[in-house]
Amino acid sequence: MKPKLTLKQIARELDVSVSTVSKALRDSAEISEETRQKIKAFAKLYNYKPNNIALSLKNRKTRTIGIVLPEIVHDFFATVIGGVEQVANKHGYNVIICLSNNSFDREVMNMEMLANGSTDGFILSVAKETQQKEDYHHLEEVINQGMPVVMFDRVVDEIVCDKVIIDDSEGAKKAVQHLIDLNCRKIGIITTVDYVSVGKLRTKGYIEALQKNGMQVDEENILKIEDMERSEEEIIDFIKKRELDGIFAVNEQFGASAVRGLKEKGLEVPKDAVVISFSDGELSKRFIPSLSTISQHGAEMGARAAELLIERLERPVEADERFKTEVIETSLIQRESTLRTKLTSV
Amino acid sequence: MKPKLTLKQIARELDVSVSTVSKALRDSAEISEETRQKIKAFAKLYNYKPNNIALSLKNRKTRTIGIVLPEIVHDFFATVIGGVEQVANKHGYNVIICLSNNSFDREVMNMEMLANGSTDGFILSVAKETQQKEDYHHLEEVINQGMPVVMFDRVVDEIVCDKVIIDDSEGAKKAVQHLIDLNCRKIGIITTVDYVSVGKLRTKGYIEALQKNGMQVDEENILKIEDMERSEEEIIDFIKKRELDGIFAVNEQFGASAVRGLKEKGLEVPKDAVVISFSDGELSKRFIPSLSTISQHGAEMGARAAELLIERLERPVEADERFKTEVIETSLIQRESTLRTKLTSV
DNA sequence: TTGTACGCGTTATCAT
DNA sequence: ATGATAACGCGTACAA
Repeated sequence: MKPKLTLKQIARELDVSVSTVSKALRDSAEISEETRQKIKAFAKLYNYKPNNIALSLKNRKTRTIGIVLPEIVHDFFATVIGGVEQVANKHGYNVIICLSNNSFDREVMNMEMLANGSTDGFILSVAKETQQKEDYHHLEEVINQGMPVVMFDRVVDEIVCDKVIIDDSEGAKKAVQHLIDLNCRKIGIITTVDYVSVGKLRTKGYIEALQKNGMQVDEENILKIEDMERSEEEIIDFIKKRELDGIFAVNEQFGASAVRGLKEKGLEVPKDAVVISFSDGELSKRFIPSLSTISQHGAEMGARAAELLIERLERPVEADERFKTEVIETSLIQRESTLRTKLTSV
Repeated sequence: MKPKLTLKQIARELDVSVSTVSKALRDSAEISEETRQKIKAFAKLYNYKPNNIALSLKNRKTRTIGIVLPEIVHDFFATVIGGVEQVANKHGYNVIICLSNNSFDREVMNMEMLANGSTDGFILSVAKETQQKEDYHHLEEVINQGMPVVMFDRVVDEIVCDKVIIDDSEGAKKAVQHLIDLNCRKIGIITTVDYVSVGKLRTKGYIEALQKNGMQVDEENILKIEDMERSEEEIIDFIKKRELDGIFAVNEQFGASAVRGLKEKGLEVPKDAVVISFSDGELSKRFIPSLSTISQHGAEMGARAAELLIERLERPVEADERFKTEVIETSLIQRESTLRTKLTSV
């Protein structure tokens, strides 16, 4: 077992000073060609790699990005991570991931932990509980310390920082309009409780789409899920009670359960009723019928968030203090769950 | 914007020496009650937190675990991360995640990056390409440097280190036996190419289960998928060509596609044919019919891997050099895709 | 009871 | 052309 090689060891071995070694390895013109070659050869032979921690301490930069997420068993967040990772690596950054599990306390803990020198900045989507409590002191604190933060998806309007979002309300409108165009008359929505920002926005889009088409908004057709664990039963129950010919679900899990509810009710999808959902993941693609979705382009959001963060990190000074909110275009991906001609229904 | 507080600043502010501050904050008895209180009050007021990087450099420990994964848009790996995260946090460790995207080069790069001071040890599942090339020098190197490594799921037999696996072959047998118990006579398997260790083992279990029951192994009933992207078409094609009454898929995506193939062929699941798969994720649960699975208990694997790693990190000396291979029990979760009485078939 | 000195690994600056 | 020194932030052995 050979512990990692340090400059000091090389210096001792080659009988030169530490600074000579450092300079030689960085190709400083100060060092004679001869010694430089000797040192570089030695370093290469024994596979010397500078210690990141020491560099971080010296440079006061870690070249590490912290991602804080509510959950990870969720294709959307997983693809976001992929996007961040890719951009980060391209720029020589590492990625630290922490999960809040939708708990406020864990979010605070994680951010404090990472803020103490582990990361140069944050990319985060806030926990459900945080949005509920509306307590954002930990975010303010981190920003106050001069660490850039980029929020995505579940963002907090009150916090001033870069943001990457999709137009949730617009995406929802697209989805509902799609259902209306298929001649749906009684459209239900399966969404989350209102304190989840994106849930609220999608509900808003749903309502606006109905109104724009001169349709009644019936509160009874709106199901707000609080607990993911028990969502399936709740959804099936809801579907069975209501007489709906079109369902808009705010995520693919809800969409899948909606289809199940419809089937149990004896309705065929897409013939008797159609279903569309947000977040285009593995489930939507492999499901039978495959689910039409509003894609959030998670990888793209992650990539964009990483770019924004790195840009800010590498900006020479804090010259530009304007913060951007980037809106990623959603797209409607039609699959089997809404695949029918207009005439089929009515 | 107030930059982070350091010991030095507190010392200057309170007109004492840095070490006095350090000791006071660590409740050293050397410091008088009075100054200790004064310093602690000040630190608390301005929310002093020691800098992790400096601590890492000093202690030559980062209290960070590096996870290297082939992919993340995959419930199995996502749940593993969850398990690691939980245990790590409990012990005050951070988690850095790097994705290899199944590329050998990226795996090597990531590990080198993390090994240069960013982590104390690794938890990893090797990339497909790495298993194909059978080039493990990067693993050996890291281990040689004295960094503990715990491999899980896709492990490498040639590398000596702690491992957390499931008995893939045994799990596959369980699955196939389940199909046989349902009176299936022509059982097919949808698996991965052989160089993926777990795929190979599951194929082995499939074959052994058939043989144990005195059934013929027909190579034509074995489909080996190379490219995940094109898997769905390949699977449907395979199913249509063969006359199978039971399908064992090595992951839930393949399982879902198998059901689709059967349906397109005009067969009903589970009435005319049954399907069971490995890896119990969101897809299996929400799918229609919900998929019977062999659960790999990802969270448990992750948790166990983290425990093994932390144990080794915190062991006083390198006294115990024996390495463990922990086998997590798989369990068969029966759902709709195999829900029928023995008599239904034949 | 408090302060000084040193070291973790690196680099930048300033001698020699 | 090379080396010594200081500094990044912290903790600790030792000195006062």
